[in-house]
Amino acid sequence: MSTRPRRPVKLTPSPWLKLESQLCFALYSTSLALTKQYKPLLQPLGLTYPQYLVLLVLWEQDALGVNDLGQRLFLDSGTLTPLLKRMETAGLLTRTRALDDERRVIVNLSPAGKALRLRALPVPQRIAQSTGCDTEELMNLTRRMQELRSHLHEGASVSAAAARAN
Amino acid sequence: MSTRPRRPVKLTPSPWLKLESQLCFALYSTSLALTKQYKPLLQPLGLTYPQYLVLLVLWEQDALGVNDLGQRLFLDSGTLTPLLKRMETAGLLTRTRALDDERRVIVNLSPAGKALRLRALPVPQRIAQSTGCDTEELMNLTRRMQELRSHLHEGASVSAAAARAN
DNA sequence: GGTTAATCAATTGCGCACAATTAAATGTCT
DNA sequence: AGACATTTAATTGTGCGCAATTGATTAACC
Repeated sequence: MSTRPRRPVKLTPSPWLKLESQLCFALYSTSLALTKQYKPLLQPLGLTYPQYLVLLVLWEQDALGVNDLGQRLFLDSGTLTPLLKRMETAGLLTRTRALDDERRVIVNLSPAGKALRLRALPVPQRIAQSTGCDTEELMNLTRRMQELRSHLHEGASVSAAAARAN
Repeated sequence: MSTRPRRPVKLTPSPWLKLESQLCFALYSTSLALTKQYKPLLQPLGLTYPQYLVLLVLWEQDALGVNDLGQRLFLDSGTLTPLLKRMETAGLLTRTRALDDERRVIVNLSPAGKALRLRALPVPQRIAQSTGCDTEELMNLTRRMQELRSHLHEGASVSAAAARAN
């Protein structure tokens, strides 16, 4: 039962390399498409989607450090620092060094940043509507994504710990 | 049955604004986490994830125009042109004007680009492994994402057509 | 045939993401 | 107290993603 040496195949048929069948591409392209749905809703508020995410966090809990924000959003200071500076310039928040620990920078919502919450209230429902999914499916998909994300971060931190141990 | 004027609520409790419960954030952060998983696998090949996607398409069908690539990847020329130039510089492909229609630019794999396919073969299975999902769940999630993506693009094209009709 | 419209890639400008590095402040040892 | 490690935000540089525009080519129309 050996493979036939003549009439050699030019291409190893690998269904794994098919773009269509890949979860990661589906996730990647769907995430981009979903972010685009936010644009017409956030543009009138002068927000980008990542900036909107920062506000979602701060509306839940104000006066967080850059690191606290980063842990909730899975972003680092390289992304957040310039983003927060733009939002500070826009008058949505303030960035002040913590008195007790001058390494930390505390982000506080300005009155304008707090006021924006009201205008952002209808956004989530309009997005949910544009997905065409019912509430149950939305919750279901969200939970699966969170589980997958946890699993990926878990694996990443394991290999990071392994690298740290030389 | 009027709302009570005294003891006013400071914050309208809106569960919709909770970051944790939002599908879009789950999708966004999980997509970023998943792309990060590719990095150690693609770095030895000298590829970024979007560049890898371009190769996935060209390995299936070579000699595509920029637009054809864009339709399959849901990206436009503003993203693809500089990306393809980098890949051309890296010697993975060539970009030549079509003879019969000089507006079109045809992308062809170079021998090096074709050869890279072999080294990329183990990538999808290693990624699938790092998700911790079994094959059935992977296919299930992929299909759901594709449906959601279709629905979003559909809605977008409808509103674009409405805008075009003034 | 000549004008107008449509198509296509490229360009410009902006805002993320992120790896890698830097610099300052704080903690932790002895 | 002083040397060293850790924590924290900022900085630098690269590569997307995308809206908007440009310029060139082709198609469509009368």
